[in-house]
Amino acid sequence: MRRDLKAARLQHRWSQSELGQRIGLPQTHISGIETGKIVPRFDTLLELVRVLNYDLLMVPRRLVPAAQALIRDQNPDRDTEERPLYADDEESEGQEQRHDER
Amino acid sequence: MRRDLKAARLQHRWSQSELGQRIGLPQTHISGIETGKIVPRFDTLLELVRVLNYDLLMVPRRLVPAAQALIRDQNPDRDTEERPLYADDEESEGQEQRHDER
DNA sequence: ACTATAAATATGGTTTAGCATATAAAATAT
DNA sequence: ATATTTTATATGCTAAACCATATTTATAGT
Repeated sequence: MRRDLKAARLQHRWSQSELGQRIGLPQTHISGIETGKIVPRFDTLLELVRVLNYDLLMVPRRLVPAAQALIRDQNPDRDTEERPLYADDEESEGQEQRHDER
Repeated sequence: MRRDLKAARLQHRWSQSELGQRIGLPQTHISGIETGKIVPRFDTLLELVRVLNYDLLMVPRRLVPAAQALIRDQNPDRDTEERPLYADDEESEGQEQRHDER
């Protein structure tokens, strides 16, 4: 799950600080969560997930594969994933508002 | 979410103690969670959800309705929900193994 | 009514999430 | 190379999750 969180954050091209600011968490905390050194409370994780345009669903184990399949092929599968932050593109990312302030 | 948790527990016809024992939580804690007086850690909630034969999925907000629909109509919608514990039926409930021990 | 079980509340103690700040290490940009 | 940004680590503090136990209140069965 930390994996997905980080992936989602990178999709948005947000730094840990940027993500943290949006829900009032210090960068150090985001780091702790992503590296697995901290297990967040459920409400904290929910906030994180939601600001990243995701949500948490409680789904019957039986239906998990179907649900995952739905997600897989209904999703554009943004290539973003592992590009370095601030790579050399200027094309809008759709969901994206801005890149960063510095 | 507490709602769903409790509903799932009732589907299994488990008391709070019973549910608690299966993952090593005291009854008092389950109660606190169900009444919203306690926000569980994420790992705790995951254990709860999983022992109840559910799982947590991180799904893109866009696809939440579709996922919910999938769950709704792929699911037998066990009538159980709000019957009092130990109601007068002896018909097997499929998922069910036993009632309780004391 | 009474009995038994389930659920909620209370007290006290331990662990850890979460906050703030500082700093070090790693990655990126110029 | 070197400056900048991002990420990870460390320390001290507070709030709350979590544990154990006891008790009360509510619900269900007889």
